[in-house]
Amino acid sequence: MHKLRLIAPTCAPSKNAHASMVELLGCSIVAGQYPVGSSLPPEPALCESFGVSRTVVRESIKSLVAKGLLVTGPKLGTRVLPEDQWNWFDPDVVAWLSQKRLSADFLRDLQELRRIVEPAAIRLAAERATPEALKAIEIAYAGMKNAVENGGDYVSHDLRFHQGLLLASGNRLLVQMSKALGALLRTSFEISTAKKNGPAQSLSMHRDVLDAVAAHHPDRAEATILRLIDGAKQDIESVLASRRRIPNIGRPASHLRAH
Amino acid sequence: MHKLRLIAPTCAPSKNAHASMVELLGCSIVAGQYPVGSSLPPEPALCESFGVSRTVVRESIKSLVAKGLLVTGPKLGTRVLPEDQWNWFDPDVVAWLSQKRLSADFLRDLQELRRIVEPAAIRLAAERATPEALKAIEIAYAGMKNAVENGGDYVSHDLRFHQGLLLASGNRLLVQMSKALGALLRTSFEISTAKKNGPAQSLSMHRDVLDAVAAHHPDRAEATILRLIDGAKQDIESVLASRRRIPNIGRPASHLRAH
DNA sequence: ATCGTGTCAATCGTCATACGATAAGCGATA
DNA sequence: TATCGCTTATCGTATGACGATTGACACGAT
Repeated sequence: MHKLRLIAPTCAPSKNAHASMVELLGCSIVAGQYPVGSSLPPEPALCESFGVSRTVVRESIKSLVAKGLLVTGPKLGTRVLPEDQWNWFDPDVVAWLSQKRLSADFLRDLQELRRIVEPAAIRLAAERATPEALKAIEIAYAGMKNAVENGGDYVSHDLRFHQGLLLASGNRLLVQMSKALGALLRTSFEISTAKKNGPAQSLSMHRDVLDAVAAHHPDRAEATILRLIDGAKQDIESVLASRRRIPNIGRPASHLRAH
Repeated sequence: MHKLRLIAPTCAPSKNAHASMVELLGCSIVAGQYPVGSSLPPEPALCESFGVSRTVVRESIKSLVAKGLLVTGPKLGTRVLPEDQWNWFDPDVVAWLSQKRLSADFLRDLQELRRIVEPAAIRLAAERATPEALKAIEIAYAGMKNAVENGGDYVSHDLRFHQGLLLASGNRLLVQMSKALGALLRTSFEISTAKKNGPAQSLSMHRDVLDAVAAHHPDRAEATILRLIDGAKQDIESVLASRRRIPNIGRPASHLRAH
């Protein structure tokens, strides 16, 4: 009887064998454990090393194929596709990506995308935001404020704040994008708020953004969010500059379970 | 003896049973043939109706689960998830989406996204474009010009032109986005160039865009692409206005499903 | 009559085995 | 040296069986 061990390097196990294996393989591939262009071990080997049946192995691989990480073929094996073929807007892929240390280049790209999309989205939000959408953002803001004053999870509320703004833009594609990139943004926020007093300083700007949107002032909202984003950019760059050689910036709960 | 029929409504069959089934099921789901929240037939039923083994059925379903279209569970069945859970930036999902008639709402969202992303991307491209990237865009332009003068596939070259611009921006996330949305943009282009002389008119603007990027003039490039996009918007709206009754795509499921 | 509780059964999840299909690599041949 | 065909590793598909989960329903208690 097999007793699937499936102890991921840094990934949380899931309920069923399939989900666990997708998670583990996905993490490993994204982390570069299987070099791009190389082949994974043949199916029987994976079966044995994971202690699961071929069914599970194959269905897991199919899931990763669907996300653009792999191709399969007879005699071809199961090969890792080049990174530009991956579905970088797939929530799972993004989550796996976020678990490894993000490269400075990548953070720059993400920052650039934010600076393009968010200001425009804010303008739309300021024009269209419904009371309910504003309410949701207000709640997120309250959470941020509480986290600053009483301690707590600032980043989660921060993320909810920004996703609330995107939601308020009324554009489904923008909403989808913010959902897909959620995990990445979270990581980005974690880095940008790593500076002491970072949250406290950004809190008032968030207030200003929310007020401008609620008052239906697109210009003011846009100008404010730009200040906010550029501030985050500075923070990220300084953090990046300071971590010359320090490994592991990984997920939340950075203490505990290490090694 | 099964002899998989797999004749998709509008979808091209593929080489192997798995790919065919994913394609067919994906199309059907996106087209609303299985209402959101309802269950697909149980696996054995699907096996029989498609004439394939349970292996193929299950692996196909897993692929669609990976794209956010379905959830499965014991006694739960295989249910269609609400649309906002789909991976709208998955190339396959987008392709299936593009095969059915796009709703006016959706085209508006797409147009809005283009108007946000492309001008900003053009600015970056004008600053960073490498000679090779410019070359690729130049080739795409030549294809467009040839299509106008001698007849041919204008839209494909148009698409390549715009994706070339995104590529020249040097931002991997923007590139990914343009790849993911490729099929949608194509459909959009097909609509916006449906007007007579549409291509001929937009051709010169494309020339201007390319020149401005090559000359490293972000402002001029941005202004020109905005004229181009807004022109396309006008075209789309007029086409949309001329087709009065649009059989829905996005929101409510107006028809009951019988099987 | 309403509500909680437990059994039942539909359906997916997983395992095991067998064979067919494909194409990469290599050796034989001209 | 280049081409062709064969071998074989590996995935693709089919089949059958059993375990696991959970929604639904019947039943009894209050």
